[in-house]
Amino acid sequence: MEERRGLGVRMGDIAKAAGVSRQAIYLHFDTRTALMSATAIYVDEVKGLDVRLQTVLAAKTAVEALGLYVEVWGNYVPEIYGLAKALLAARDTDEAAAVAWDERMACLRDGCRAIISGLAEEGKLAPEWDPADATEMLWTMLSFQTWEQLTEGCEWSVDKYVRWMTTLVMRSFVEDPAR
Amino acid sequence: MEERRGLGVRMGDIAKAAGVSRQAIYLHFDTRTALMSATAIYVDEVKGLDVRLQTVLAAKTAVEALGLYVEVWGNYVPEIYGLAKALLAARDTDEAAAVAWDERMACLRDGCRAIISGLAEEGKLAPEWDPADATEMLWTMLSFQTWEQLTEGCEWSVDKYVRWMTTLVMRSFVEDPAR
DNA sequence: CAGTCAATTGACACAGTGTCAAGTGATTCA
DNA sequence: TGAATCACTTGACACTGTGTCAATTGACTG
Repeated sequence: MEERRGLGVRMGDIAKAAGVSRQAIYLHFDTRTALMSATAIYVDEVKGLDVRLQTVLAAKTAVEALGLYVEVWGNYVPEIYGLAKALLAARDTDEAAAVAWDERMACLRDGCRAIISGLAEEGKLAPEWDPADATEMLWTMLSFQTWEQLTEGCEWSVDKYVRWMTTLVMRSFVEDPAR
Repeated sequence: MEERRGLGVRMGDIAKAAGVSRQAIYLHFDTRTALMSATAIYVDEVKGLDVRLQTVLAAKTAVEALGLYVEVWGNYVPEIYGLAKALLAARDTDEAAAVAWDERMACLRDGCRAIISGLAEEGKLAPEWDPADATEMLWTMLSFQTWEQLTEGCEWSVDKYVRWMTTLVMRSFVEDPAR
């Protein structure tokens, strides 16, 4: 998946790479989507995204947490790009893939909610925003699709992504940040 | 395409809807992608996106133009959603679809560039930003994918999208806007 | 009346997913 | 020792959707 950037990976290719027959896969996973979904759960667990994001939320201030959050997420995406891309492609036409995708993205959303709440509590949330709407907007800013558009579409490096995305969210959500 | 939100529309379905045989379509368009690409060009022309966006750029100030731009674009997307979705889905696996998509998005990018330039000239561009990078970031904020994530994923109305997207880009790119 | 042209019909090749049935070889258990 | 079990293999096949091909039709044109 990572080698092929998530596209054009057939069941036969996966079987070959795993050194088993194509049918052997179907003995363990009902469908291609079930395999991807299980793999996504496994990968997130192994890579420990939850832990990484949790760690960030423990920062002294919500503003600091926000900056670290963008950095951690921006650097995490390349590690899962191929699988994420494949799952996202399947999402449109496959209900199970949609569910798997939404579940994967839920922890990101939770982190966004925590940060926005933190900002609000510290009186740092820009006054225009309602916390619920700000959460959804921040979550959208940090979506895989936005990451992809900037890095693939605009050919930005991850560092550049982190730098400008941080600038964007700081200006958007933080009232009078330490500039 | 609009009825089905761009998904699960087969050549046979299109033929039936057009009241011709499936093969008749292939007499006019080489591939499914060629048909979608031609349709996209036709639709943009008929709907006059270019004109709408141009009109907006004539606003008195760049800040005003930015607000109108978000409004025009946000309200335009629902008119082309299905076709855009279909073209986007084909983009991953079809080079011709990728080209068609990129061409469609170019005019949006041009508008973003004009607005950011305008802001810079008026001394209103937030000092953190470089104009080229700000253009790409604004273009990404206004991408179809972001629109979709907010309206489908977060179930925002178009009005809500316009409202909060305006808030976001004003805070992000405009230095000291008339708040 | 012949030629042309757009379209129709129906068959087919191809790719990829998922199913099915029969067979194999190693391990386990009585 | 021999039967049962288990994970896996092999090869065939159904199904869907795209794109191709050949033969045919029917209307308009000169």
